[in-house]
Amino acid sequence: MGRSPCCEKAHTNKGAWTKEEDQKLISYIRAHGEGCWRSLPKAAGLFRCGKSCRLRWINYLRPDLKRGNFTEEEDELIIKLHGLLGNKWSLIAGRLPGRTDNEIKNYWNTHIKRKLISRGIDPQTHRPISSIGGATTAPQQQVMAATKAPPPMEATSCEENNNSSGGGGASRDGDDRSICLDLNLSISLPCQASEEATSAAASTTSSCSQAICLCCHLGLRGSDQACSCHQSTEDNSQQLRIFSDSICE
DNA sequence: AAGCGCGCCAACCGCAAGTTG
DNA sequence: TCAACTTGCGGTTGGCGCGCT
Repeated sequence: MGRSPCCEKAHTNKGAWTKEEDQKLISYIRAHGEGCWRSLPKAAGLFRCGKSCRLRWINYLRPDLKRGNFTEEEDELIIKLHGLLGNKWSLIAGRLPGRTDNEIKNYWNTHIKRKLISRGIDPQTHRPISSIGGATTAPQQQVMAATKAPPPMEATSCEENNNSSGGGGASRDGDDRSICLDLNLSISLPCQASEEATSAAASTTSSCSQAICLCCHLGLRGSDQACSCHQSTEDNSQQLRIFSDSICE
């Protein structure tokens, strides 16, 4: 299917955005709202591709972005979510208010991979490195191997916990696999793991019995037409708490 | 002080999914 | 039903800054 280029490359700027361009984009979106990215550059007087405008807005200019370092809680939550979802950065970002998929992806590649490797955990499969062979290989080799590995699709985010108590409901291996292969099914992970991961956000969470709809679970909460559950979507900390419930579930 | 290597991150690219006529 | 178009996503790249020699 012949696809037209998203923009006329001859008349578009590339590279870093200038303050003037940022200002134009911000003021245009303030006045007209997001959307119609293809026509936005022309309307806003920008010599940029629509995709580039969208990316700039989402990753850098959006007012609700949380700048600055990731907290330890965010780190752990990203690790857990990656264990569940794989490289679904947009879904992961949906559970981290104020963070973008690009930011999380970069952070994963630069920090968390290394962190997991130093813990002896394969960052792609979330399994102990020793169990996938080559336990004594150099960290860089592990990174390279991890980037080529297939998506995890296993609920091994609780690997550390499995090593000890095994936590709540889910049994090992076979059951874990089915859990993550089909996210339409109820998610069942040990409460202990998620409580550790989201201790700050979930500090008030004691019950793991609450059922969560798929919309909520995949970050679609707030989409009224898609989600029938009645929980508020306003409060970010509540979102984290609800999600921690869901992964407890 | 200069050169070099490395890490970080903003931005680009290509593809897939979704939408429209 | 299907082609054209738009939007969104994930992988990758390249430039910049910083630390080390």
